[in-house]
Amino acid sequence: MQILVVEDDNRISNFLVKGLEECGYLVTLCKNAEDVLKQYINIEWDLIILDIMLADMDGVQLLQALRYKKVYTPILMLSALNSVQDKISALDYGADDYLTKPFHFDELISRVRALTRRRQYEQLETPKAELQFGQLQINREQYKVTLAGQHVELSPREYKLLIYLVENIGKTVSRVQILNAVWGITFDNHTNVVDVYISYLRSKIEREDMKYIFTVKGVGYMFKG
Amino acid sequence: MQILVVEDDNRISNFLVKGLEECGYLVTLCKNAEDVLKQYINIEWDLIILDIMLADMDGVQLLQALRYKKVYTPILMLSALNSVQDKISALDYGADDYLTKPFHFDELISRVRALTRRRQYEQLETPKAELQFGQLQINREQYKVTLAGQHVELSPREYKLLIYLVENIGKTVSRVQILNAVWGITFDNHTNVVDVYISYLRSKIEREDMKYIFTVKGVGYMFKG
DNA sequence: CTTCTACTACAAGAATTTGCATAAGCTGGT
DNA sequence: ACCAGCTTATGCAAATTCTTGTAGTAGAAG
Repeated sequence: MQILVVEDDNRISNFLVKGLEECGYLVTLCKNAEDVLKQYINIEWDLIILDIMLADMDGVQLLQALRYKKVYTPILMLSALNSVQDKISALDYGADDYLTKPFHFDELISRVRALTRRRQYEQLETPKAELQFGQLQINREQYKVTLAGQHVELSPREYKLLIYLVENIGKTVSRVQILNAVWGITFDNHTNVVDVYISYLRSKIEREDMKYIFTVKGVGYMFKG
Repeated sequence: MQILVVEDDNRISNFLVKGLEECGYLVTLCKNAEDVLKQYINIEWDLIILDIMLADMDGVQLLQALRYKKVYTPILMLSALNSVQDKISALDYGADDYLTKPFHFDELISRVRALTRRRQYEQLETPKAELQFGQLQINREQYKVTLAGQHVELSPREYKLLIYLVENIGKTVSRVQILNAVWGITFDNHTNVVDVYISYLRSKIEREDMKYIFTVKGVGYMFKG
């Protein structure tokens, strides 16, 4: 797990690097914004920790620059001030989390874990176009689903629902979450479309002895591989 | 984990309450600012979700009033507008985070998690999804409870009650507190549902030589690990 | 130790809700 | 207008929730 720390204050950077290394992370330190954009931008980091106050460039500017260059690595911003404006612009320009100095190291670690956990997840899911769960095969490149070798014809909505469930494999997702993720933003909860589509999906991808979608009563549904 | 939602638009509040409950939070809904200051201010919430537009009082005013009264509960503001000015005043007056409607439910959940995570830190609670007490195992991600390896089938209400007891492990909780937290009932309406559900729970998760729920006569119940 | 009282446990059944399948209505593209 | 896909509506079985009523129990008072 590789972390890039961008920080020009030696006291803080020492503290960060030492602490993170003790927790088992591989840490690289960079002391100015320019080098980040020149050298470090091409390396695949698992997380970038960015101080909002740098000598040569505003941290938020750097953040903006990174996002502009399509760097989607999780970014955790550090700030000495508890400035409201900073917080807003940091999160607005695509920071994933925000921490105000001084902070407890435990809190930093917990946020680092949270951010890298998500990353692990995405890395696990994204590069694999071909997913397999027992007899069920999903090709995300070709939008093709097969069950025991047989092609399964899914409508766009059914497919989207299946993908959402698979992306959250092992986790219970609520109807409201599904409604949001698969149907888009809506405040309408007097609908049973989710139930109906779960039913459609089950009838298409499940057999008597092959179940993938499990009902969690009172909550929602869960996909198991 | 108890959340107070202050929202007067029924569609949105339904959606919020349902969604949050499905995600395992104990949610209480309040439809106007006055009641918050009168009744709900004395209850210890883990998070308050506050709409910036309320019929009887501006959300920011309510926020100010709460902070003035030394309520330091994390507050997440919701707004229909994407106004920067609103954002700034909300955060200036002590909101901990800000979300613009319409939003993805997943985003709300992630912010709720972030805000309650910090709280957990202060309380030094374990942010673990997998809890274990002797032979009893609770997986909060999968809503799954096992006793000595055996899966225990709990109804939603039973599960919620168990979670509430576990969250207050070692502390005696009164029937009124339980009623309030698990049933969302803020008044005593002479019901013995709590007793009944305690009984249900005991029959499902306890054995002759494995007790978890202890009766504190005249007061309530206590969970011991 | 016995009695009394307030409290607690739990069984049984009524009322309600939920999940699911099916059917029927709707919509946008061709 | 047709069709596929999407959404809403409806009915039903099963699960869940909640009330009622009774038996049981702990602990104080005598």
